[in-house]
Amino acid sequence: MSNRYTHARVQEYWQHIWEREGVYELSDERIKDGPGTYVLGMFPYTSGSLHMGHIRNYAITDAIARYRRMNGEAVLHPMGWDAFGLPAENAAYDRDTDPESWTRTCIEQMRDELERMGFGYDWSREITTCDPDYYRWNQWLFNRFYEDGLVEYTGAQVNWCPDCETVLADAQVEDSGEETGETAESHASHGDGVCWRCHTPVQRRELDQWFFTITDYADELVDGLDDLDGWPDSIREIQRNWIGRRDGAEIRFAVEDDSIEVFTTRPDTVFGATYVAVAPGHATARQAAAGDEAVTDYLDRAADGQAEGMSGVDTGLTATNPVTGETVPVYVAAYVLDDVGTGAVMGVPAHNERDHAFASEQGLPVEQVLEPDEGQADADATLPYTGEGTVVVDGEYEGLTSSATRDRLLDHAAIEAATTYRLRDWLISRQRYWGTPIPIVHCEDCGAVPVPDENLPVELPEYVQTTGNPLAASTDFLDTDCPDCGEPATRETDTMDTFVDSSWYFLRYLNPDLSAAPFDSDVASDWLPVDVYVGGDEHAVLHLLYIRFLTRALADIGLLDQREPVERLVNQGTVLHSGEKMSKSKGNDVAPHEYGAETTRLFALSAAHPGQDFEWTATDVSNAYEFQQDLYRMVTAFSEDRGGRIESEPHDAYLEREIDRTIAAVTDEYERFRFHRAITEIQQFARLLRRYRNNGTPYRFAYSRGLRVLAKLIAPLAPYLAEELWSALDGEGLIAAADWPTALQDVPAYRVERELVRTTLEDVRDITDVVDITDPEEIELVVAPEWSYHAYDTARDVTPDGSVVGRVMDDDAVPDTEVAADYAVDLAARSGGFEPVLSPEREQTVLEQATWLFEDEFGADVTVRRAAPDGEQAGTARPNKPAIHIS
RNA sequence: GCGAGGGUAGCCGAGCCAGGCCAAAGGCGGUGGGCUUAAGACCCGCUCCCGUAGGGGUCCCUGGGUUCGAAUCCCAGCCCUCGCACCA
Repeated sequence: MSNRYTHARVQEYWQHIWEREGVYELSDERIKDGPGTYVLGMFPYTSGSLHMGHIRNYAITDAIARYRRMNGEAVLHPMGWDAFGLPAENAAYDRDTDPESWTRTCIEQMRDELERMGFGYDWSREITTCDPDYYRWNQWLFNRFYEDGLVEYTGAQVNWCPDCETVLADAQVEDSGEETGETAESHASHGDGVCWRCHTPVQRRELDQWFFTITDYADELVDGLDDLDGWPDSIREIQRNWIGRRDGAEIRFAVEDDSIEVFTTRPDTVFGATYVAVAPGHATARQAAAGDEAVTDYLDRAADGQAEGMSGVDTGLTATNPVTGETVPVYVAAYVLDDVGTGAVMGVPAHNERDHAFASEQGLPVEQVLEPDEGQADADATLPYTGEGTVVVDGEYEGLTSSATRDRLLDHAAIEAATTYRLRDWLISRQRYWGTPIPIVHCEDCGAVPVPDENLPVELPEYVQTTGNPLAASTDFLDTDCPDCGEPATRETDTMDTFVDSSWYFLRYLNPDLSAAPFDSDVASDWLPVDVYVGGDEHAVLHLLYIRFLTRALADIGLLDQREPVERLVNQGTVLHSGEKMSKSKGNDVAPHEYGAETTRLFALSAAHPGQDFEWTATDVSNAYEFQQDLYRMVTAFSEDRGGRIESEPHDAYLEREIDRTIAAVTDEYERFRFHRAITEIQQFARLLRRYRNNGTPYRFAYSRGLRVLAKLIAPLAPYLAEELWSALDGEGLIAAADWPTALQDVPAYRVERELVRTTLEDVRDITDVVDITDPEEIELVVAPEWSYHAYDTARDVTPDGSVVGRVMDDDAVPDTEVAADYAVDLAARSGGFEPVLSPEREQTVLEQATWLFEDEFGADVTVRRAAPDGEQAGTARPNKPAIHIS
């Protein structure tokens, strides 16, 4: 048992030391001194236990933070708790406790688990969103936004989850996932979404609600995506789609004494409008319904979700096309949606698929007004033609291209450039207890009045079990005086969406105890953007859009200089088990500690690069476990024995070069966050060290350096193990605070050297195999003659159309022999494929240093020598490819 | 339908941005051998085809193209994954 490494046996010790030394902490002074490296993982919700997704996420951030720290950077790597939210209320209800106690218990558990995993956080900066000291700043920011016109209070049709008993933001409504399939009629009810949390079908309700006007930033949010090079394309694309900006025009059609505004991205097709259609919820539809039974019926059917496909009803109204002056009928049609554009369209059956379908269904005329551009589709293919073209109607626009027409039409009095967005304002009201109270007082005379800053925080009342909202049940909370007129008034009982809490938490970490402001603007402007943020892509349009919005909003009220919160975003992939996403609800989850905490994190990092999904397999986990044991055994064996040569031998140089090469390779992989590649390199290196060790008495300097490098390279990935190795090797201080290793020699040249050894070994294997030499006695490696290197260099320098053979043979250093001539012909045939080669001296040295590998593998004596100058004995020797004689 | 990202040997996956060092890393699985009383662990090979001296053939979804040279660059197509979608 003694030479087995068990992290559980040492974790407490190292945790204690780390804490005592404060290795993961940054002082406030250091923070104030200016930007270091800010590494952030997703804000954990306080569910009470870590799942594999957390482990993976935090293993990645921890590796990055540790690596950067070892490179001498001041790394801010904080942790805190997204502590408000509905599940705590449900848990409290089920367990007959209150959300706060429940949440605090969960936090204790989770902090403990995180520490056990060996994650190095600056716990001095821990924040908890359900602390009044935190959420008061939500309220304070609400007030600032209120002053700045970013807060709206309006009655709205909102998403209501009957199970959660609260409203949901649009982004929190998911597709039901029920395939509508071939029965294309089911779109009728539009909005058959489900709650993102409990998957209960969402209902619609009309409520007075609080909003942040994120749509004010729609343009900037979508434009900013172009410059977010550090973000994955997929996330940028998702945000682009979600914001859904469409440029077009609004066109006013006169209807009786009134008018209908239609939005279109193709105003150039206005000449072909043969009808106007409005959504069932459009004002014109309601007016038309008065006294018209057919329209009333249709609206009823639409309300029940029964109006399907291309159904519609003629209102009897006519609309005048402002450009052509023609009058066209006005329809109510279910395919026109209330919340898209203006809720009304001009029907151009000749140039729009849906309009064409509707016109066919309703027997409306189709008028072609655009001639397809040359080369576009077959000229008179069947309509609708939806591409660009040339206007073919008589009049001032005739002959203009689509885009010229669009420009010209903007001069028309009834047409205005317009842009629509899919993005809606952020509904932040929640009818729940466990959140930040919205700091508003409702006064009969003064209306909704913000609570003055000096009266913040508005604290949550004590929790009571009730079927409704506990805030509304507490008269102590509810009853207050109007801040404006002093008359009795009542408090707002809605709390804020918890995404408000997590929209600026990364700023609070910089000064978690600041009592005068949510964060220090100067410090925050210095430290932002966050250098690396790691999180799952499930928050692409929630959290990750909100932080971009909030950051801009904060900049605009003068609290921040930065407008983007995150420089580089890494989306970690999913951990699969039996082909499915690992999750408790599927029953295929593996608890993080089941296989040992450090093994689990090491496995998670070794299995794939951060962005990639990977499968949890027992074999791969056990490989990660064995890998730890290997390293531990190697180091303890060395530290117990401490022997070794003092004098170096030629083959030690081989090891020293490999140490340098490994450092370079692993460093490169760390820079790219490719931890699985780093581990592969480290494993190969460890194997080489073992082999070297087994080959004879190691040179103490090189071997111990190799082991120390090994410990350092693994330190960001397996911190407990690394500390154990480091102390066994008598390393100075803590490895967590040690310097990243550097190569002693120039590394780039190694690649060629390494290839030389590798291919030569392969060649020997090949020969013994093909010729069936089972037990070679002697292997002779003959480095090519000097002249062949000259010839090689000469050939490489010849311009593409020059005569290679001539130039090579003209070289004085190249002898006038048949062998040389053949080689020149060879070189000529290469035309360009000249990989770098070593000098003959270097080649010989490298091979000599590697002879132990040949001896070890083939059990033969090995000699290395240079070919005689005339080259006659060189045989097949070429630069980078020694002749091989086996006997 | 629109948009994004992909298709690499039995499997998982590097490589592709910056073409030549690519028959193509590493792991898994399979297989031969070493160590061992044995198992496990560990170590060294092999794992597209042919080959009695390091060679030859075919290969990175398919088909074209650029280039002295393509897994890598360009074009077209097929397939997969994801996002959006009666979106005007």
